[in-house]
Amino acid sequence: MVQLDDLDRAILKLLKQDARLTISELAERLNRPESTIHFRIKKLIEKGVIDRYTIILGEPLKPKSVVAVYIETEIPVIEDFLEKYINHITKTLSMLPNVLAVARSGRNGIIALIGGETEEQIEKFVDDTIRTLPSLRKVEVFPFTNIVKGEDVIGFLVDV
Amino acid sequence: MVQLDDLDRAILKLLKQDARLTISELAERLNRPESTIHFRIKKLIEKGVIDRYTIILGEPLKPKSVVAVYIETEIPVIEDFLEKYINHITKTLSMLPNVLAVARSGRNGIIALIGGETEEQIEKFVDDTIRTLPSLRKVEVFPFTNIVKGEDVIGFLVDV
DNA sequence: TATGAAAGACATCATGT
DNA sequence: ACATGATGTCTTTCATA
Repeated sequence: MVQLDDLDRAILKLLKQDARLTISELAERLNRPESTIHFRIKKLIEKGVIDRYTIILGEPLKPKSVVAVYIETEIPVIEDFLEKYINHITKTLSMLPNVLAVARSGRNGIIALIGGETEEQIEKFVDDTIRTLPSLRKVEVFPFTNIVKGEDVIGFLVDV
Repeated sequence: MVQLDDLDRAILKLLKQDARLTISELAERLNRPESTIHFRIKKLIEKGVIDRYTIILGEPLKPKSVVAVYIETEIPVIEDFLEKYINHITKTLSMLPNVLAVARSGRNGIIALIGGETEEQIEKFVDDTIRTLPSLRKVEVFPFTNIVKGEDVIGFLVDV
């Protein structure tokens, strides 16, 4: 187990907001010496608490419209078919640039996050690429009308 | 409209993988002078293509189990009630630390991403906190059995 | 817009309290 | 955990093409 104190948490919170804050800026805001901040961050990285640094892309590259899609396949008699078929679908979806994220859900379900320029374009994508897949039991589409928490997850996920 | 060339895209791709790459490292990998890389990044930030820099948290802080929940309310006679009620639910959910993301979906739907230590703990949370809400027409739970694309979205969303 | 060079700011490390 | 100083590296700026 990893134990974090208030200082660790304060550093993490600030870096989440802006990972380009310099050690001296962090030191000043948190009223601690630079050497301490440097040491803490080093430890946080070593312990894997900080996994990596990244950038969030902004409006110009973000899809204007996003939906979540739940796909459920029929369950075939031979279990091995199911596994291979689900894997095939997830891999195919993963390669498409407007598919932001893909997860398996249970034994015969898939959830995908899909972005596009308009709702219509996404609907077309769902109709052409997903609903045409054979042996589906269910396709549910949940539009993202307004993201209330975690809004910049889209800029995080979008491909360049 | 923002036009990106190959160099811009290459910089963005590298920074997405590791935002701590120095300008000199980027310059070396892309065979361009440091001043050029510096200039491009400055422009990308000005244009809003790069929104901000952040950290992704690692295993120690990530919930081991994640589900998506779709909530749909009844539609009351008075439209204004619906709006206020939905807003109330989304705001309440947003404040909870194990609720990773919340979005409105259509007029009377909400999608939430929920993390926890075990599936059972999440089930309990859903039963206690969500299913007890009045006037719900539907609550659907989609477990994330295995994330295939966008895996580190969890470490991106998790609260510190 | 791209580049090269120079100046200043910064992270990093060792040592000691 | 904190302080200090030495070192090398990086960012930033500016003049120029």
